[in-house]
Amino acid sequence: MSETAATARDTYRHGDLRQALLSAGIDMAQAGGPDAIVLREATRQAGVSPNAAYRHFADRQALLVAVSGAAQGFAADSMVGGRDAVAPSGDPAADARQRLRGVGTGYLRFAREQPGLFRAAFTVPDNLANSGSPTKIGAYGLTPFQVLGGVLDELVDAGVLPAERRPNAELLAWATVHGLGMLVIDGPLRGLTDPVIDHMTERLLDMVDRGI
Amino acid sequence: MSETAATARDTYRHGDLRQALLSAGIDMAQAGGPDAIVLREATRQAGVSPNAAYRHFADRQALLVAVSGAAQGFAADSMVGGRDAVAPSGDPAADARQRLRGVGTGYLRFAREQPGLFRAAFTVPDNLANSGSPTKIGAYGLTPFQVLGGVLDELVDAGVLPAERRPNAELLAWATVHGLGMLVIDGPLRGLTDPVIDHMTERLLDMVDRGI
DNA sequence: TGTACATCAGTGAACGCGCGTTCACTGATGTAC
DNA sequence: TGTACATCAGTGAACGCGCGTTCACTGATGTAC
Repeated sequence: MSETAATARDTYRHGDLRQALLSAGIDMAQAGGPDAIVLREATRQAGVSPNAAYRHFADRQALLVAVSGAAQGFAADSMVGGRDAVAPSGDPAADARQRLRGVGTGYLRFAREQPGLFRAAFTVPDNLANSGSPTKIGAYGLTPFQVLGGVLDELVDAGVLPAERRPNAELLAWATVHGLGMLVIDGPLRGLTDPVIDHMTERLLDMVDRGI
Repeated sequence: MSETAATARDTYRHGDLRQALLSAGIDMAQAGGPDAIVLREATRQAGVSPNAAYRHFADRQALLVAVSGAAQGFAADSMVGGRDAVAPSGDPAADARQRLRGVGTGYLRFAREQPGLFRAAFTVPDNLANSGSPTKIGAYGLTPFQVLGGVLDELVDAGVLPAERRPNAELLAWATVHGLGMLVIDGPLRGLTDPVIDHMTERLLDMVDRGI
């Protein structure tokens, strides 16, 4: 996921230190969540003195925000992947419902496969980072919120979701899958086996399908 | 919520140091979540030398587990409070549905009013504390899981919830409210205003009511 | 095309901090006789 | 009822640790003339 050279440079200038620090931060978050992001360790991995980081990030928090944004991009990619995995059936209503399920499946797959990045993406440590998403955009150019919003629009277009229920419906679907993800990777449901989690995921998506 | 004397003792023995450390831990979690629990600070608040804590807790993690258990008890109390706030209508089915809503409302009230304790209760830091709940019992003698299970049983008894859907239905309802709570206190939904959160809470509970 | 120079990415050293935890100990308590 | 003694809750001092951040600096780069 990153390709930072931990070896010493031969040039005085690094070349792309900002990117190297970000990659190191992503690696650390991947391994241990946002709390595991350590500024000094990032500079170490980049083969640079500790204070060099301050040329590119105002402080540790700034690096954390950047990592969080990148992680949100990865989450969005996983959601798109889940969405696009459903084969079109020809029935627009059924397809829209399946695509919403796919988005939820992708979200939860990301949570379970990359718990560290998931936490870095969606539990921002302090009140910063509320801003309107500069870099939380994945390979498809969309934020997680936008991916989810897209399939909800499809549900309305297909006549499945009444238009008056559409506003802020993102939050309902999001909360549901987010809660299962958090309980399973970080909370009291951590001990559940994979098959059980798979099964509960399906039931959870059933509930959203019926209730949204 | 605690009544630890920060003043110096006049006796050699403390009297109830374990309880004092626990209270201090709860205070710290209340103020800053589980990461804010600092063993040395707990001993300071209890007016005791730093290593005295090790007479009562094996290490910092052990204190954290104890605080988490207490916090789960508070959560259970809030859920019971929400459940019992609904006035009986005489219609068992309607009452059961309202009582499930009440439990969800109480859960989310706790999350919003005591975010630090909420996080201490439900995001246990490491794989410990999976054990079968020694002290996560509130004033009513129930765990959060038991409170939720109780109202779900009522739904089955009242004929609202089909019996075949009852097993593990706790997880569906729990995930839903837990997700909103986390997104709102710790995540990207932190900026939402109280009225908006109130409104989304109602819609979320509508969704569960329809879909569970 | 060649040189002077401003820019600014990186260096080296140091700071203050507070934590969790371990060691060998002391002294109040309560129980056995 | 009075005394000897084991128990164990607390003390005092110290450890190693690694962090984020600041300071005054150096030296490669690229641009203006």
